[in-house]
Amino acid sequence: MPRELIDLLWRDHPAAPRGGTRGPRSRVTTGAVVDAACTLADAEGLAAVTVRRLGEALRISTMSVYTHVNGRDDLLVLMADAIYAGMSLPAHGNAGWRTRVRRVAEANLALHVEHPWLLEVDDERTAFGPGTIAKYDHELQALDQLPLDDVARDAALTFVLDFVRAAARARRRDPRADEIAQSWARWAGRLAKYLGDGYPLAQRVGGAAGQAMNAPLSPAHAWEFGLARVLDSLDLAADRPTGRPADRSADRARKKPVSRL
Amino acid sequence: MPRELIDLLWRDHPAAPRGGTRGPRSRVTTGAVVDAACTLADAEGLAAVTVRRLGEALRISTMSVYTHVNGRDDLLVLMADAIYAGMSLPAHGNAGWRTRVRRVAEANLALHVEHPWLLEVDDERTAFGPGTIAKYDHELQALDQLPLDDVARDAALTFVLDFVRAAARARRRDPRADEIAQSWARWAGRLAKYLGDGYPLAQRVGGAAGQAMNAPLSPAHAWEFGLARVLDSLDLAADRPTGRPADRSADRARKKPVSRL
DNA sequence: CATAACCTTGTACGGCGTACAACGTAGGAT
DNA sequence: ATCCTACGTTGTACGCCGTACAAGGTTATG
Repeated sequence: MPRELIDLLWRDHPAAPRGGTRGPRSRVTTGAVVDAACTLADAEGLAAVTVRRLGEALRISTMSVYTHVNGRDDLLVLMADAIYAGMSLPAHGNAGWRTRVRRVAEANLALHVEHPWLLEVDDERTAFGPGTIAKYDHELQALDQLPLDDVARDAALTFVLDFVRAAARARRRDPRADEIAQSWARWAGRLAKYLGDGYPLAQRVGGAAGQAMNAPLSPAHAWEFGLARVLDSLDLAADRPTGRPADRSADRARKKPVSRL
Repeated sequence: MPRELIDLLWRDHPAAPRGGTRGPRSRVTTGAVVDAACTLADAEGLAAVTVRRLGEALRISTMSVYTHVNGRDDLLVLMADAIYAGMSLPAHGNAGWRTRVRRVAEANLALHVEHPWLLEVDDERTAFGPGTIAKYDHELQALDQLPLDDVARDAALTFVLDFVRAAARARRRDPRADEIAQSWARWAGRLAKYLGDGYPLAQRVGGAAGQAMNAPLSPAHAWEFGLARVLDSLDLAADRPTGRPADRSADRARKKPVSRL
């Protein structure tokens, strides 16, 4: 399989190199391989996406998978781009930027809830895929009305999407949750002994029983809190066209975000 | 090795169960195992931390590692907590909250730059470790002066630290960078063909040659932009003492009953 | 019809985490 | 002083993983 990742990503584009017509047709398309991998990942997590299991799901020998994909790393990139390509990118219409950004954030959260394994795919080359680029273009448009230069606009979008990723990570249900809960039942007493009177602030603010401390007490609340912070802060950034922090404290009360939603 | 993770995490605490005195002393301490693992991870990445290589580094048989650690999963938790425990947590003194939060953010960024593998350790049980709890307590204090209730304070800290994690992830140098650069040299022309006149916004704002598109054009700029946004937005949150967005009251009543530690 | 290009497949290699059992070693009980 | 028992150490082995490689089958092209 000599086709390069860039060509695999753009395999549906008219200019993409079609394979020669010689030899038998492959019994499965590259797209089908990627789709099957995504289905597998949705159902059982990314760890279940092994070349062997993928071949099994496709009724194909293990090594035949390599006819369509150069290796597992490339497969993950194709999977991620396929998911992005599948997003609906509704026109922003005449909605204000606040609404636009909120919708972008909510769409991305939904995406990560539906495909939690996306959080584990961390390959820069995903950025070259058609789905990823279309998504990027669409989401940049959400910031059209903000007076940000290109670099700041990119930074702003990164800021929003990184927040969403973190929120999605906090929200996702750990498949080992039951097991951890059992451990916690055994550990609670001992941890209390260890802590004693120390770290009172952490103990007061920190975890409810059975819940990890650094997991937000309520993911839903953390989402609302964080999203409100993100939107408010972009409001302020709009006051400073370069996107750079101004000397604050002076003009703090001067301006507050007014355009709610 | 029947000692549970919670006891391993707190192994230096006076109340921690000491192993019986029978039998030969182990030739290596648990702390040494964890330290060696961290050194290995710093030098060659988390993937290099295998039980076999760890034993080799400690001049111990592979299986002897399991004398000190129940498995690789537990080891990662111990590693992360050890790094957190090693952070210096300087008193906040009489610095304002903005300075405090900035220092917290910078300290965490430095931590992730020094130990990039921390980003790959994602185990809720880390939260039960002494280093993690001490860090949590210290960082909560940075928000002392802000009029946030406990839940909002936790959300605010999560908000800050999640931003830092994302920035650190963007900043870290991909070990395959050279390889990707080579690919890019081969791909640039083809990608231009595929893109054509499409996605003009993405093409203008997006990547400079050889750079992944969703990587911030300048990590340094993204850091300053984001940190300024975070600080500004906390300023606004302080104006609304509950830390809750003013206008969306719908689904907020659902707050979990918490039994504090 | 021969050839070259292509797909498919089985085998095999070197890695991984770790279960298990055999063995050695030292303190506590007698 | 001796036995017992708890514990540390170790080698082997199992079932996974990704994938290199080569042999064989299948098809359009010369």
